Amino acid sequence: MGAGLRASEVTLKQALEQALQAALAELLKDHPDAVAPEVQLTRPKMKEHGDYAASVAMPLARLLKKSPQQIAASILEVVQWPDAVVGADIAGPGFINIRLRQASEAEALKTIMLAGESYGKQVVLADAEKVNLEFVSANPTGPMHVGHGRGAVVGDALASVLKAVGKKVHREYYINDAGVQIGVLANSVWLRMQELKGETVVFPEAAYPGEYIVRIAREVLEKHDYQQLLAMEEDERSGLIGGEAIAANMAMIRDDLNAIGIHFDHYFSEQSLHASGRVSALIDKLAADGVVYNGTLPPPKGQEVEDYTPVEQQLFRTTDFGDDVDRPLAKQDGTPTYFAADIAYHYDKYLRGFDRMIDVWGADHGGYVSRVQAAMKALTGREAQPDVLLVQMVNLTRDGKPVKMSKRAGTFVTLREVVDEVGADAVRFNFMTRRVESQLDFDLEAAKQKNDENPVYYVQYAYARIGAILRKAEDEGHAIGELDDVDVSVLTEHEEQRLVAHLLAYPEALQKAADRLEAYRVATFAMRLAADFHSFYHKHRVVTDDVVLTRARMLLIKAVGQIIRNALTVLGVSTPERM
RNA sequence: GCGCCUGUAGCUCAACAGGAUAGAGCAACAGCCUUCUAAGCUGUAGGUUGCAGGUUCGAGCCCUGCCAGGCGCGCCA
Repeated sequence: MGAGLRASEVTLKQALEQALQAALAELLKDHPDAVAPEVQLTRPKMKEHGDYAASVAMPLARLLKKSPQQIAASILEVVQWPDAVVGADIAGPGFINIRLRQASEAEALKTIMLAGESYGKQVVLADAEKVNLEFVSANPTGPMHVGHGRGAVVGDALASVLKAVGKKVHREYYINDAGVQIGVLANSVWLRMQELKGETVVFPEAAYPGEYIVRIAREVLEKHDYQQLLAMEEDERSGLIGGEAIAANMAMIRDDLNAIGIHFDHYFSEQSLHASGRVSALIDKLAADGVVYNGTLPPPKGQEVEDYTPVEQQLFRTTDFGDDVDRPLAKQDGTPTYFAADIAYHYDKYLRGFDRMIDVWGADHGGYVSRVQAAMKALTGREAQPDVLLVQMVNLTRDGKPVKMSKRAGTFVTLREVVDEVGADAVRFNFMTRRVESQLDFDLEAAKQKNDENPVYYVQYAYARIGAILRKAEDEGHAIGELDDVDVSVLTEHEEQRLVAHLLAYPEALQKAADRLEAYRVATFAMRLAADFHSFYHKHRVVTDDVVLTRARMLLIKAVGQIIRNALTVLGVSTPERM
């Protein structure tokens, strides 16, 4: 702040905060050891408490050995307010309530319109922080389910939020195309192929049962000669079919992601890590660093493991870096564990020059966080990296009754089914209205209905309604015209000032969402703004005989529409002009 | 047993880094369309913020201990 900004870029709120900060410095000059608390103005909930409120006097009470009211009074004696302030008084336990000249903030509507879709956003500078945001990363063994969808939507919106505040964001999908699951996948397809060829086959419990497996089997049969496959060594055949199945599943996953408007910068293959030797190289590096040893882990606590046999393994001393127990890098058969590949993957991100990593995982991977962070600390020295967002479960219901889902049993509802039925906007917005820490109830029947159960329509309706009003106004010959000529001082109604205040809070809301990795804040912001607009709409008319007022209100609602659009765009939700 | 997450109105969730009288939607009840989109608005009712302590000017938020639910806890991913 400060030096580089032109005067016009300092918001009124910032000017007020600076005035108070200066007053505090003046007040505290006799206390060289005292640190002045940072002034952060808030919007009081009740209008009797003014337009802005500051609580700075309270925390100083102890230090100055005076009552907060006395301190607030001292602040008010020395503070030099900007012109827009018409009064300030002390209330409650020591709040300073600031009252502004009516409509004094409305000039900012012009700033909003000039900035347009970039209002609230920051420019991405050349030296901006480079963020790698990994999300979805659903196994390529079948379609994505609804839980994946939540992670997908949250990750994608967070990426947009971070980009909006000036980060360089890289969206990445980690394909777990290695490991025993791929063998199971290949075998499942192979069994279906044999079945399609008229063989009688027995499907083991471990095989994937879904209909998509049959489809893949059919495709593989079209591309490859059955007799040749039959003649192959099992490993070779499994590798070939597995490759085909992964490709088919990833094509399906990409298509499904596309259906909710999610696009990745990079799909990163786990197999490529193994093939290029990066996993074994990483293990060598760890060994050279002296954090690997051969040892035996204690049996797991709290769950019955009947056939537990202690086995000596190659272990990573993650306990030196904050983990609970040391973690195996190699399985009994000598192949690397998933963990080994995963830290090779995260280390690869580091080597690619990312300043920060953020992973969006399902809550069932919660126990995995400490070991990956420990590994990254050992490898890079960075603390608490990656940042991990654990997205809690989606409880899927149909007419209020839980839908039991199992990939094994083939009874899961795919994300695609839900998107096709409900629509991408409704899915995205619904998944964004809650904090990731909360479990999410999602009812298929309720979500299918286009009624007020879907908050997305509430916000979109406000936008469409604004469009209708502006069209009507223009039909009747009104126009906003030159911004400089619009007299916004007539916007003195309570609902109008509320809307202005709300719009001005958008950049901060966006910044806070980014700082706290909480994209849902943008959704709740949009809902509250829409609510304020609907209230305004029912109390006041935009198109009136008063030309000056009509112009000002047109500008007001156009700015509201702009911010609703900006917010929904960040969330990946559309803004239809008519509904 | 241990770790992480959660517990707020009948239901689903908010509460802006500890601030003033805890707010919305749904469900219930009562109103509002000859006037810019009723997918909307206004009002009524609904609360010991799981329980018990603690920290301080002030706690839904921080600390401790319980209670309840979810997720996880060797060589699956």
